[in-house]
Amino acid sequence: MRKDILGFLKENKVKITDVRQEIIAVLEKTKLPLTPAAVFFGITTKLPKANLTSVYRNLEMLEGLNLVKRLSFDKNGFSYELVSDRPHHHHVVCRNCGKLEDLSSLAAEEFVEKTAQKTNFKIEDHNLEFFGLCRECKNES
Amino acid sequence: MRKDILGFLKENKVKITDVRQEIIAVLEKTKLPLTPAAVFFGITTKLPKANLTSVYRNLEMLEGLNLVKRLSFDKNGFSYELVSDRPHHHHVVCRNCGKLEDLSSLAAEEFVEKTAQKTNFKIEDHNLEFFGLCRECKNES
DNA sequence: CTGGGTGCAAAGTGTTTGCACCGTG
DNA sequence: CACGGTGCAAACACTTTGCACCCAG
Repeated sequence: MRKDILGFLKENKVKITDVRQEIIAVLEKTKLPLTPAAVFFGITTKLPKANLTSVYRNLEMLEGLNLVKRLSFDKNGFSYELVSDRPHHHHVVCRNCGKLEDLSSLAAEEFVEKTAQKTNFKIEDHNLEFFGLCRECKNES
Repeated sequence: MRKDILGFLKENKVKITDVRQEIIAVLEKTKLPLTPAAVFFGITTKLPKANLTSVYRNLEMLEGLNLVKRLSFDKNGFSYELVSDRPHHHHVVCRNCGKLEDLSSLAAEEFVEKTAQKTNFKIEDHNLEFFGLCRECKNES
C-alpha cells in the first residue's frame, strides 16, 4: 500500500486494518475500476474470513476521503477505482469483450471548461464515458 | 403521443396498448429523465391499475428500439428519457437543488470524434455528465 | 382467435443496517 | 482499555421472473 495513502488515512484518524490495507492493495494492483464483489473476491485470498459488508463500508469511506471514485458502467451496480495522482482520466469500454481503457485527454479538459462557461454552472465533477468496439472486436465482426 | 413514435412501434410489430401510450406520453410531457417509479406514478393518474412491472418491461423494450435512453445519475437506480429527434445532448446536474439542464453542444461532438481517433475504438455511444452548482445555488453559498 | 402484453406475487441482486465481538491506537 | 471496525444476519430497494388472464390486431 502506498505510503501517501497510508499517511492520509492516519491524518484522518482512520484505523489501519487488514481489510483496509487489502482493499487498497487490490485496487492498486489492478489499476482498474472494480465492483465491490470483485474487490471482495480479491481480498479473500489473503483474508478468507473477510466480509462483503466491510468492503462496501470501506469503499464508501474511501470515497468520502476522495481516495476512490465511484463509476457506473452498467446496470448491475457500481465500480470503484483508486484516485491516483495522475490527472483526470476517463474510460472507453468495449461492449463486446468488456475491455476497459483509460483515456487521459486534454480535449476533455477543454470540453469541461467550455461547458462550464456555456451553462454558467460551477462544474465540480464530471463523468465522461464511451462505449463501443475496441480495435480487435471491431475487426472481428 | 407523437405520430412518428406510434408508426415506429407498429413497424416493429409492437402492440399499441394503453400502458405504452401513457408511458410515452409521460416521458414526452416532462421532457426530462424519469425513474421507472416516477413514470409509474405518472401513468397511474390515467391508469390506476397499472403496474410497475409493466413500466420496467416497456422501458426496456423502448430502450431496445432506441426510443428511450437509460441514464444513471445517482446510486439509486436509473432514469430514462425519450430519445428525441434533436441531436445528442447531455446533462448538467446541480448537486444542491437537483436541477437538471440539457446541454446540446458541438464541443461534445468534437470531443467524441477526437476520442474515437485517439483510441482507435469504434465509438457507438457515450455518456457525458456534469455535476456541480447551478447559477442560483452557486450564488447562495 | 391467438400471441403478445399485463397485473400480481414471488424471487433475485446489489446494498445497507443492527448488533455483539474484536483489535488498533 | 476505549471506540472504531468487523463479521454475521437480517432488512432494504430496485429490478426481474413465473404464471394465468386479457385484449390488440
